[in-house]
Amino acid sequence: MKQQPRADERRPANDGPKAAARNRAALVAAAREVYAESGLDAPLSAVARRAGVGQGVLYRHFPDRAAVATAVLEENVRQIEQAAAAEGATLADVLGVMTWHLTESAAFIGLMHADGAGSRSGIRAHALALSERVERGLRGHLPDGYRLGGANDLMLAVAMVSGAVTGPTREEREQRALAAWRLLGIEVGPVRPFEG
Amino acid sequence: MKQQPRADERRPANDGPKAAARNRAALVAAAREVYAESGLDAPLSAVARRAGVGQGVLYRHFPDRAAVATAVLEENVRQIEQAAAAEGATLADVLGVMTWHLTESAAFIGLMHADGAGSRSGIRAHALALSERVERGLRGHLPDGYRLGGANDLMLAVAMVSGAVTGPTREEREQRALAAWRLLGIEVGPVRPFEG
Amino acid sequence: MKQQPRADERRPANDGPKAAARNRAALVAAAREVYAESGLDAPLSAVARRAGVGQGVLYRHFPDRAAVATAVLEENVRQIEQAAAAEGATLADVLGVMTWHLTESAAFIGLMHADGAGSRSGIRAHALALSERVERGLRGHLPDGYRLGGANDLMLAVAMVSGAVTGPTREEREQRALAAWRLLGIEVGPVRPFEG
Amino acid sequence: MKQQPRADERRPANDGPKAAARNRAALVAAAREVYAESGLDAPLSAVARRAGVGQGVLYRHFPDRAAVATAVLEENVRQIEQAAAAEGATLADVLGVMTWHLTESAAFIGLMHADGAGSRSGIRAHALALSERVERGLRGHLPDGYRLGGANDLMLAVAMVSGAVTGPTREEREQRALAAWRLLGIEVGPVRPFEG
DNA sequence: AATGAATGAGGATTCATTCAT
DNA sequence: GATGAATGAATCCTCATTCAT
Repeated sequence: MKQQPRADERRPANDGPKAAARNRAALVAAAREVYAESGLDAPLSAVARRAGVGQGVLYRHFPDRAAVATAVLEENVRQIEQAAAAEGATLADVLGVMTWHLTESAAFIGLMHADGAGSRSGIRAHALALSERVERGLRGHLPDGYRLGGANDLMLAVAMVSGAVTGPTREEREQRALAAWRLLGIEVGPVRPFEG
Repeated sequence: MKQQPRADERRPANDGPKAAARNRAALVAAAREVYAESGLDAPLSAVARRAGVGQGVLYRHFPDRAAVATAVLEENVRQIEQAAAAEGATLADVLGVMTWHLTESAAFIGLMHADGAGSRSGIRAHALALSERVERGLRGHLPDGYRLGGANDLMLAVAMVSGAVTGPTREEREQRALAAWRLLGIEVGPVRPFEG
Repeated sequence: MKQQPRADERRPANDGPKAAARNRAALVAAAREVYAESGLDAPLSAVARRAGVGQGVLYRHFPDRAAVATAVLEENVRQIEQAAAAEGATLADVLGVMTWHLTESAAFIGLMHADGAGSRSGIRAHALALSERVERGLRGHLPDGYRLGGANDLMLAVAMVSGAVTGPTREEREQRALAAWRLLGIEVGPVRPFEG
Repeated sequence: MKQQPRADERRPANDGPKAAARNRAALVAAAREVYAESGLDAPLSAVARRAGVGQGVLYRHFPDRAAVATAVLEENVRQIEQAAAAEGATLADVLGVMTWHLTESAAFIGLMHADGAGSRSGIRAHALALSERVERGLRGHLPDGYRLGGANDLMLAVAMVSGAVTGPTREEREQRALAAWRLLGIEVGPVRPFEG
């Protein structure tokens, strides 16, 4: 016999299925915070704890560590896609939104230069798919005749900027990002999240 | 009663002080390889094993995992300093050496944008000192009137380039690094290690 | 940073490498006991605890759960091989030793009818090899003209007897085993461990 | 304020009491399959999933994992009782039915030598009661003057045969069972389920 | 000065069981 | 009556670090 939860002892609340969606959102939010503080390799238990749920809930919603990370990034990427799809958006606007996410989310920075060896987070596969979505979003906005010197140079520039984004405070990261774009001679719109 | 060393009693080799230096070097070399293959989070036991020494030796030479990483980087940094100090070296030459290390060593890439959050390797503190040494090495070679737009922009550029350096093969990493320098309009000399 | 054993806190004794062999033996003995009480699926932590060592020691000596079980069975099997190899041993003698192990070791019973599905212990592969060694040991002792009705019937009989061996006490198990052999019309020597 | 059931609001089907019996049967059938594939230690969630019901339903019908296993075995046992009670049934016939269940159901094999130690499934108690029912069923068919050498030898023989029943395929298991009966000199009727 | 065993905390993952809906 | 989410204990396994020899 393996598990014998004491039946008589006080169980914490179980808000029932209604909580499911709320919990999932809480987990993603918690993961974002934890990642910002401790990096993509942070223990999943920390994420669950911060979300205020048991570990099992995390595993119910996400099969593995990569799925958690992907869920966090998914939100970043979607905003960029939306910014790219918005009426009258310019490349600068989209880059602004992207820069905002870069300054906001350590995980997103990681995504944008998607290491190689090492990170045990095993997102590589998903990362590729996600960064392609970003690329598609950006590519549509290269103005006529706009050259960055080659087909892949836009993403190279993105990687470079994300390499530049270091620093403990959001402000510092934003400044560095902007300086980096300046160095590349690329104009960036207002740095902010996409709001419909 | 002290025990007489007997030849037939299998005791691990103890080559005396001479071995100490050799071991240290072996550990650093092993660490470099292991880091390249498995990232900075690789188990120290793997480093010791690859170096062909016991774990204790590792701890004799390095107080903790940060010290190991630092020692690896130390070698990279020293080469850059030497390149910078060499007779007649130009900025491009130094950057070439640096780029070589960037393409060679995953750990060094990490150093150059020294995340802040995340890496459990706890090098933060050391990293700062090391990257300042790199900076000093480079700064001395800014030709008269050479402006990168501001005091810190050189290191920003370095961070940007290291952000660009991704890819599974050395060749790919070198190409990306060179493309990144090109995008920044900065000339780079031959990409190679410093050789006195 | 993942692990931070409190350096200042009292560490339990570390008897050094000398303890290694002792520990391994303790682990095998503990495993045998634990298996007898709780079956082959018992938690490895229970084995380590009973052996009085940390979990890590267990994993140092045995790569996985199957290795532990194999080590336990190995001893049983070796005794049977020795009994079979002994001067002047008859089939009955060897079966006596085997029966002793059958009554003694729950794990060994399991080996002899090597389930199929289910047991998470994952010994299947090793079990096969081990039970073949038993078979070889026995086969050499089939007296001339002795027929059990077919090539595999000896092992079938063994499996049948081990199926019969149930019961909480050693005595009861021995009685059932002997009754089973009787039912099969096979003579068995004294039930006891092999002693050189 | 009570909520009116509305057709469009997705609520899980609730087919009323009629479904209860159907669900119970589905659970037992599912458990039998799952046990066959993954052993008695298979997660209950797998059983519920395979039965196409929620976990709660499983717990409504069975207080714990032992109850599930017992229910599965109950069906096996009942068939044997029925075979024993049938008009004109001989011992061989009943043994045939029993052998069929032995080859069919891993769980039933386990029942018949009811380990004692080990199985975390905690059926021990129930198992005893069930195997007594089997015994009663068989005992009534011992033909006059039929001796197996002692009061308990019939069940011993059954245990022996079930010990012999191993192998991945049904066919192999049946062959081994028949060979075992032959070795014991006991005649067995056609191996098949009982059909009224 | 080296070896390599031991410790044990920490993180991942899996289920048994409960319970809001 | 059914659903399926939530809880959290238990187990597995991996290392960082210490220490007897």
